[in-house]
Amino acid sequence: MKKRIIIVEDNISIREGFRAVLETIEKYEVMNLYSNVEEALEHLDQDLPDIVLMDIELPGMDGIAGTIRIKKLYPDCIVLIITVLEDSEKVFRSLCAGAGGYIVKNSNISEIVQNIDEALAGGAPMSLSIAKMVVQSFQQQQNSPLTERETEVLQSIAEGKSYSKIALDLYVSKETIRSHIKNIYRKLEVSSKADAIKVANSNKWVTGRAL
Amino acid sequence: MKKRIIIVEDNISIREGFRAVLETIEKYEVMNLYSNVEEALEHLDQDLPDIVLMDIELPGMDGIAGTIRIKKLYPDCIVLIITVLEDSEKVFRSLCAGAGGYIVKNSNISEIVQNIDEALAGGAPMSLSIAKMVVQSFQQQQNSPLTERETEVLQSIAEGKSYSKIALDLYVSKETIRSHIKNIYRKLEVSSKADAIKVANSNKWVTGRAL
DNA sequence: ACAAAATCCCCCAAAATGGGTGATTGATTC
DNA sequence: GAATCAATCACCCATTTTGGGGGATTTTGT
Repeated sequence: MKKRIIIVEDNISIREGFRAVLETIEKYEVMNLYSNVEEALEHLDQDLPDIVLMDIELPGMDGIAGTIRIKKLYPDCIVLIITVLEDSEKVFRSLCAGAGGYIVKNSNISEIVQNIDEALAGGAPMSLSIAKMVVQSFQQQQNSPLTERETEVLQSIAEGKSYSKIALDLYVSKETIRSHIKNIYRKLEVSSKADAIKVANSNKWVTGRAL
Repeated sequence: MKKRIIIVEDNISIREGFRAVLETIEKYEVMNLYSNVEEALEHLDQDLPDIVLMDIELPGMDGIAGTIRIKKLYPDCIVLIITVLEDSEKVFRSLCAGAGGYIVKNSNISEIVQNIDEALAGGAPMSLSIAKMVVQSFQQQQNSPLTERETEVLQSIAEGKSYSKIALDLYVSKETIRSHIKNIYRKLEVSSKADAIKVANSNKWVTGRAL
C-alpha cells in the first residue's frame, strides 16, 4: 500500500522540488500540491493523506493553525513541518499543535525519505538543533523581579489555587499570601490573577506546566 | 584553566568509570566524587564545579531536587544528567529543574568529552531519543472526556481568567461558561478550579503552557 | 428523529478578590 | 548603626467570583 502524501508550501520551487524527490520513491504517492492551507483542507477528504508536508509560513492560515485543523479532522494523519528558519516559539507551538516532526528544506533525498519513514514508524523526526530549541524553551527563566517566595505563590496561583489553599500549602497565614500577591501585582504592574499569570508566563518566570 | 568537575552517582563502578575517563583529559579536573546529593551540596563551596555529572536515581534527595538546589546556589554551574533509563517524565522534570543536558551511561570517551565540551560551549547535549521524548510529552493528549468547548474553557480557567473574562473572550454569556464549568466538574468529578486543573493537567487534556 | 453539545436565564449564600494602611522580625548591605 | 528587603501577619471595606440548585432553547451531527 502506497503512502499518500500531500504538500502544502507556497514556494513553488520548494513545492515542486519535494514532489520531484518523492515521486522517485515507489512507496510514496504524492496526491496533490497546495500553496495554502485552505485549499488543502477542502480536498482532504479526497486526498486522505497519510503524511502532510506543511510549511509554517503561509499566506492566509499559517501552518500551525493548519496542523491543528488537520489533526482535528484526521488525528492519524502525520503532519511534518517543512522549515528553514528555526524559530524557537514557532517550533514549540507547532509541536503543541500536533506536528509529528520536522524536515529541513534543503535536505537531500535520503534524509527526506528517512524522516518520512521514521514518522510513519511512529518516531518524531527532527534535527538535533530543533530538539535542543524545544528543550531550552524550558530553561532560561532568569532575571525574574520576583523573589523565590513570590514565584512560589504565583506558581500556585497559576495552578488555580485560592489564597486560602496556598496559605495552607505553604504553612503561612492567608494574609501573608495576600501580601505577596500585592507585591507581585506591584512588581508586574498588573491587578489580576490572569494578567499576572500572562506576564510571568511570557517571561518564563514560572514553569508553565504543573508538575 | 582546567574545568572543575564533580560526579554524583551512587553506583561505584559507574562513578569510578567516569572518573577514570575524565582524568585522562588534560583540561578537566575531577574535584570530588559523591554517592549522594547531600554530601555534594556540603562541599560545593570548596569544589566550585563548572560541571556536575548527576545521576537521577539516588538514595535520599534525587538528582532532580539536587539539580534545583545546585542551580539555586550556583546558577552558572552546568548540571549534566547521567542516565540509562529514559523515563519521559523524569527527563522532562530534570530539564525544568535546570539540567543542561544528558550523558548516556555507556558512552565512550570521545562521546563524553564531546558532550561536556558542548555543554561548556553553551549547547544542550542530549541524545536525539531524549529530545524526542520531551517533544512527544507535548502531544498525545488524547481520550479526553471533555468536549472541544469545555477544553477551551478549562484552558482559560488554567490561565487564571474569571468566568466573566472567559465569556468575553469566547463571545458568549457568563452563564454559558458557568454551564460548561458545571459539566466539566461533573465529568472530572471535582468541585473546584484547582482540582479541575490538576486532573486535566495530569492527563494532558490541556496544553499546560499558556501560548 | 434523537442525542449531544452549546447556548442562555434565575436564585442563593459562601468564598474569594483587590485595595488600602499598617506592623514586626530577620537577614543583608552600605 | 542605618537602611533596605524579604517574609510574616492584621484589619477594614466593597465588589466580584464561585459553586450548586433549578431550569430552557437552539444548533449540530449522526
